Amino acid sequence: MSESVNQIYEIYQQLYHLYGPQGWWPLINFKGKNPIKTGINQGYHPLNYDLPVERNQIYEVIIGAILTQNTSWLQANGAVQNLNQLDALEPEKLLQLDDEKLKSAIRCAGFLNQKSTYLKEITRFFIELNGRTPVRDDLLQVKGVGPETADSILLYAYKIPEFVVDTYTRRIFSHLKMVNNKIKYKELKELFESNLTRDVPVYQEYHALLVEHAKRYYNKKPYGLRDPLLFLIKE
DNA sequence: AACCAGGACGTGA
DNA sequence: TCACGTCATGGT
Repeated sequence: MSESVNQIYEIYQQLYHLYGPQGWWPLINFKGKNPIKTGINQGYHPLNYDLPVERNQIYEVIIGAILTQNTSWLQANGAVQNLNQLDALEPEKLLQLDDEKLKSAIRCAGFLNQKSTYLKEITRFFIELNGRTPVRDDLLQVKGVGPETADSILLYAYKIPEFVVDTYTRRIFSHLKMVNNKIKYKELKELFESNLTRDVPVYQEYHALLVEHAKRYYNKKPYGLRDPLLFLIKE
C-alpha cells in the first residue's frame, strides 16, 4: 500500500485546525491565568507545555487520571475540587483521610469503593518514587492503573512521549475504517507512535483533540455519522 | 428512561 | 489469551 500520505498525521493537523490547542491536562492547582475554555470541555493552559511543574501539580494529574476512569471529566473534576476543599490534594494528606471521608469526597466521580482504594495505592507508589519518573511496567503493577491510565500519567504528568489510547480513539478510527474495532491497545498505540514524531506536545494535543472531537460526533449512536474527518479518508 | 462517561479488575472457558 | 460481568454516580 502506498504511503504517499500519512493519514494519522493528516487527521491530527485537521483536528488541530478545527479545535486549536486544548491545554491538557486540566489543572486547578497552578499559578497563572484563569482556566481558558478551549472546547466544549474546558481546556486549561493552552500552549503551555511546561506544566505540571511542582510536585503537587504532578500529583494532581495522577489523581485525576484515576478519577476520570470511565467517567466524564466534569464529574472527576468535582471530586478533585472536593479533595482540594479538604486540603487533601497532596499525597501525605490524602493518605491520612479516613476511607469514609475519601469516599464521600469522590462520590461524584463514581466507582467510589474502587477508586478510593486505587487513589491510596497510587499515592503510596508516588511517594516511594521520591520525585523520580516512574517506569511504565512499574505503573502497571499498581492496582487500578491499566494501560491508558499509565500512559496518561506518563504523558501528562511526566511528559514522557507515550501515546494515550482510549475508547474514543478506538471508536473514531474504527469508524473511519482505518483499524478493526477489536484492535489491541498496544497495537493501536503503536499505529500512532509509528506515524508521528516522538513529540510530547503532539501526543498531548492529539489525544485531547480526539476526546474533543469524539464528544462532538461520537457520543451518541450511531457514532460518527456527521464526522467531518470522513472527507479525508475517502480515496 | 435508557444510554453514556477521557477503564480496570476478576473470573471462567 | 479472551470474552464478559461488575463497579456507581450524574448528565443528556
